[in-house]
Amino acid sequence: MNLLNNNSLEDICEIRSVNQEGVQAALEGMPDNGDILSLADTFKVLADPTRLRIIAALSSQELCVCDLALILNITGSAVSHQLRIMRGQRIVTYRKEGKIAYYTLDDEHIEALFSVGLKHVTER
Amino acid sequence: MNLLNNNSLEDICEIRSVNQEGVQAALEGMPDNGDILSLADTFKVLADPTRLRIIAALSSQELCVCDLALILNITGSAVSHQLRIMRGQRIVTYRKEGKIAYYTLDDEHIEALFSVGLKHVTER
DNA sequence: ATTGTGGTTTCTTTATTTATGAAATGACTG
DNA sequence: CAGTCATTTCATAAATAAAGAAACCACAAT
Repeated sequence: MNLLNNNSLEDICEIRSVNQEGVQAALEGMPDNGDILSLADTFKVLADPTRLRIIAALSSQELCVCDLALILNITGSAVSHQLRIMRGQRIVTYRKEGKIAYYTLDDEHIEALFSVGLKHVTER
Repeated sequence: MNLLNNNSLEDICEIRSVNQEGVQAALEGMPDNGDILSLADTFKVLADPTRLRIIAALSSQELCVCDLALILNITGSAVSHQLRIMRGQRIVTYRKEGKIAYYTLDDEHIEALFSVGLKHVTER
């Protein structure tokens, strides 16, 4: 960080506003900062091909770690790494039956994000 | 990379399937690989607080770079950097009026992703 | 109790990524 | 030409992140 260049309000506030009302409205409508950070974390989890393939695989059924590893052609450890990250943002949940863990998508939001996103990239 | 450990199909294929039909279904339903990569890139763009604030600011109105800089309290250059990334994944578009560029969200998918995502992190 | 198996976790390394500032450049206006 | 909004190139410093190895946990069966 550059301690000599004391960049703060003085500098920023010299910027002229083109549309002051718009600026005001945007500032008032801005979501809570914590929510913005959480949302970024959620999207971060979705921003990986392996995890997206996990979501695709789980979008119509529950699957165990072992079968996910088969589908993705990666090790069980790697799958477990990713699932842990996904659990952290409530992308997936699981139920345990004996020693087998069956994973599913956590809620309908996840399917919506996946399908809307896929529509965005495939359309046009 | 470990060249001695020639890890490939031989190893992977020894994994036993718990639910063979489920594996088959998942493999058949798996989206195109290119689409998965694009989708990951799109979510990557959404996975940043600054860019999410830009989306929030633009969610009800168009704004110029200058006013976005004011709202976010960062330099015009930094805003421009982010907008370029966002244009790259068709998150935003702009129209030019004289020397001023007015940005808007590219399509309804973006607002949907933002609002569903926000719902996911704020609910519960 | 011991063995085997599905799953998780810790630790580590390597690589990649990324945000942003500075400064040059463009484009338009008066 | 001078001034302003915006973009871009270049560079750096910092953060992140994916995944293997190996240890470990829980459960089931022998």
